[in-house]
Amino acid sequence: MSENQSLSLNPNVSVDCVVFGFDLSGLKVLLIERENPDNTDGKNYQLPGDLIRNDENLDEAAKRILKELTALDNLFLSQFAAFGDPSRVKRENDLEWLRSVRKDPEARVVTVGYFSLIKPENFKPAANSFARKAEWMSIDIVPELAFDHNLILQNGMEALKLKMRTEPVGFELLPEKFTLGQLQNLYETVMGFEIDKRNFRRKITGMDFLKALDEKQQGVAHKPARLYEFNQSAYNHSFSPMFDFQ
Amino acid sequence: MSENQSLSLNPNVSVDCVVFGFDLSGLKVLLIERENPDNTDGKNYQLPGDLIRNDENLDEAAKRILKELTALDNLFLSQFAAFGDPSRVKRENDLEWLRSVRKDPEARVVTVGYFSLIKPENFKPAANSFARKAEWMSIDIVPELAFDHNLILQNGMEALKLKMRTEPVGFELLPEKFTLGQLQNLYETVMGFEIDKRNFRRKITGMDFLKALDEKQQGVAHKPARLYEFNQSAYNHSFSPMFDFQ
DNA sequence: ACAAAAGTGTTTAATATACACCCATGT
DNA sequence: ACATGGGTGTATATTAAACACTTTTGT
Repeated sequence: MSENQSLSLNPNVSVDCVVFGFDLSGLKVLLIERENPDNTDGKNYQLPGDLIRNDENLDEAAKRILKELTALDNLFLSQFAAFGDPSRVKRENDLEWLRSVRKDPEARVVTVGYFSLIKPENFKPAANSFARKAEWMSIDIVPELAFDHNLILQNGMEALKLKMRTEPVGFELLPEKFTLGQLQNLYETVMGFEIDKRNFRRKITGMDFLKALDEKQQGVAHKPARLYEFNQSAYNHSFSPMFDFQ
Repeated sequence: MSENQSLSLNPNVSVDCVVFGFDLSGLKVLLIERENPDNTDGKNYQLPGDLIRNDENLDEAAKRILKELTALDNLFLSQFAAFGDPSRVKRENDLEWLRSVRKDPEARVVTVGYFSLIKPENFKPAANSFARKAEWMSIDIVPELAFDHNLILQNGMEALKLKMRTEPVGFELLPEKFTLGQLQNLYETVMGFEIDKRNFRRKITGMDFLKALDEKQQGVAHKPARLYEFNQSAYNHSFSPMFDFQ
């Protein structure tokens, strides 16, 4: 191997990103619509990902992939697992796709899974034409994906749940200013169970990193809710389940 | 790439194992003593690890590495992170060592970290001459290790703590039959703080997977303690911090 | 007799849970 | 006026925490 290998893609290691978004209609994941080589069946989706470059580390690879896709920097990013089954590629159309984009399409690839959180206000796929065709897909109607991406997504989802129980990362999925209702809604959606409104508010407002603003919602057909901000600096890291409802 | 690649080691992906053990003198990690090519300084340690084979998945690679080292099957094993800094190899003696054992010593390697738990009764390095020189090292006197292995060890340690707070895996570090005192000792050691004896016993015995035996310690210079067994089948998986003391 | 760890309950504090009505806004 | 989500407090149950003495064995 030589110096100029460092400028190339490593044939054996990739990074795949499970990018979560959240809005009124629920939890979303960002999928890439792949051109189906044989065009036999309908749309063909995969997680955004790429081989790593030999001069970047894994986090940098994930950031690069996300930047190319969304043009955003400084997204929340967390590595959750590596996937290395030799038969990760077993469908014929996956293999065909690899042949169309990879220098070494038969190479065995181990992939490292990251999940990322995006504020919906910051990325609307339709408005971004420079990227590959990206699409927000509701988490509960995700179809069969390429390779082992359904497995990666499932693991990413578990990682998100765990993270949200132990660290205040949910804010990364909400607008800069949000209501307690939106925050509760997010937790209920991700965790998959309902939370008592009064208990939720008591617990969450008791945490120092939530900053109440002197501002209210506007233009809603009900009593306007107070807006809050996440105060990163007030948060002191310490593992203990912070959001353990139920 | 061709068919016979599948019989070979993948040059770019390895697995490293943080193998924990526990006895009277505390928490241990299993280190490999590497022959120091330039013999300038003292002993040179690294975590057990190897490039993966192209026909095995990551778990299988970890199992193979552990089997070669300990001759044991069915060890507890948990993947915790991937490490892919391009400058993982930055010391000259690490590079020399790679040149002496690797087909492609300059290749960029991403490694996947696993931690494993061994009952001390099951593995005594001195008694195993077939393996590379392995040594139990007390966790708090681990010297500077090869590559980024100190980082991997540190991350493995955090992963163990997290696991022990949420699942009953501590039993994998204790003899088949153990006392509540040993169990508490283990938790105190790993977690790094003291636990009230009565509260600990109340909580732990309230869990269904702990089976009290009609048997006592023998030959101890104090009141002999009752022995317990871990009853795997009685344990129903459900994440919520099971061992959250302090 | 002494040393060493085992074993055992109660009180208090903190936290979690369950629960229902009025409020402010847009249509 | 009605529909919608916002906002609020209290009582009870559960869980966590603090705390000290007696027991059994080997030396």
